[in-house]
Amino acid sequence: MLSNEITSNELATAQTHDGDTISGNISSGNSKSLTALKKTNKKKPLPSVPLKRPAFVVKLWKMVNDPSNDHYISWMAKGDAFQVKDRESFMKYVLPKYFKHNNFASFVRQLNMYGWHKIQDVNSGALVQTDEVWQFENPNFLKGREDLLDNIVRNKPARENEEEEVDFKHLLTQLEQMKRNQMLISEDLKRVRQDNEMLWKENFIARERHKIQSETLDKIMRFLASIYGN
Amino acid sequence: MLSNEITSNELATAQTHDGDTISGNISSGNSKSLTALKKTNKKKPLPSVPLKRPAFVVKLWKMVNDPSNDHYISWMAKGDAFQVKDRESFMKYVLPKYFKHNNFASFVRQLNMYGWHKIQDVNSGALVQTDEVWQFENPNFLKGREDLLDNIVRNKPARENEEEEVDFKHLLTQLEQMKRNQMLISEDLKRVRQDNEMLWKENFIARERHKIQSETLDKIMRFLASIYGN
DNA sequence: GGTTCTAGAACC
DNA sequence: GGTTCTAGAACC
Repeated sequence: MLSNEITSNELATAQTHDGDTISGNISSGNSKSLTALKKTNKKKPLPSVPLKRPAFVVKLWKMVNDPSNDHYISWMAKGDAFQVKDRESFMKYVLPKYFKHNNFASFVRQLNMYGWHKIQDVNSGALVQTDEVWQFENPNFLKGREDLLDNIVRNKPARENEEEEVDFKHLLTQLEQMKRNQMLISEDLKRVRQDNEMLWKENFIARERHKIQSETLDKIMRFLASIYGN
Repeated sequence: MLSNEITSNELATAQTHDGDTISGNISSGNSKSLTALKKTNKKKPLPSVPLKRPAFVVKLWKMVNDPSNDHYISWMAKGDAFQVKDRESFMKYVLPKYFKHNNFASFVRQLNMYGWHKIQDVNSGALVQTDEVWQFENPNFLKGREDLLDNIVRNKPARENEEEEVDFKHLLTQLEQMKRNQMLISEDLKRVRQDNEMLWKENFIARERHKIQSETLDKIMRFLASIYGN
């Protein structure tokens, strides 16, 4: 069925989805968000407006500064850290005065939650430390600098996953979109190819027809020339 | 430049990247691995062959069963858990005999690592427990059942992230590949369309040429007929 | 694999 | 937001 009736209408359908749609969906915007998917390491609390001080921070400040607690907990000489001198007594006599528990681990959990870090024991090499050392420091917890307490905030959960989830869904959406696009393009390509093949064949036929016509004309011209001479 | 010399070679180049490549890259295989990316919840240790017992488990077994430790740590009456009676003394006199430390938190960390769970204090309602209770149980740690120790294994890290990372990189690779593919297909489509347009124009010209030739032939035939009559 | 410090998460 | 139990991760 090599129809030689190829209408311009048929050719038009072959251009339904144009190339811009393709390149538009795989533009630079994507690769940027993709590299952003790499996990960020940690949170970095940027204190902005001085809000209400957390209860724990206030209690700890009072605890460390109260002279009556000096036997159990007190500032280090440099004033940049505090020390729990005898954990057992501290747990028994001090903790309950400020908190709803006497659990040292819970106390440490709160310290970590608000940015304190334990200071490594200098006797770190010894196998078993006979003298327990519990020192904690926080860049915003300095002797005599109550003002700095405003900078101490509770650590937010790191939740790198949430952003990742979002980006992940985004990725999936894009993939689906690209999939659909490839389908459409692929169909276009198929249709254009069919048109193309048909056109090529029609062209071949036209050329053949032209050749035959030309030969006929040639014969006629030669015939006429032989009759009328020149 | 409406060249009427369109060779079959030119048409062949328009079919370089064929449709199979497209559908192949977006086949069902991908969507399967995508759904597999949803996070799995937790690990489930399935003890199989009885391997060498972990040092910690053996040490704890000896510790709890040694009558000389009875004052510090011992089985509960039912034999399904053990109790640390006085944490402070336990830390000082028992822990160093078995481990390289006298840190109760480290001891608890190991317990958790090997599947022990703390038994909730019955006085859980009280605000501050004066009597510390530290009881731990493990389904495979029962009085007189040394054989069960073989079932106690160190908890594997949950690492859902590792697989996710792999799949994630895989995904990115695929996306990049699809991107390149779309580029190539898109170029193909463009080229085929140009060929198509050229062919269409050539066809138009051929048709015009044919028409003129036909008219010429018609005239000649009419001329000849007028001369030779019929 | 053990030890230590810190964080996650559930429950309050 | 506090408290508790458990897990992650780095370092040994």
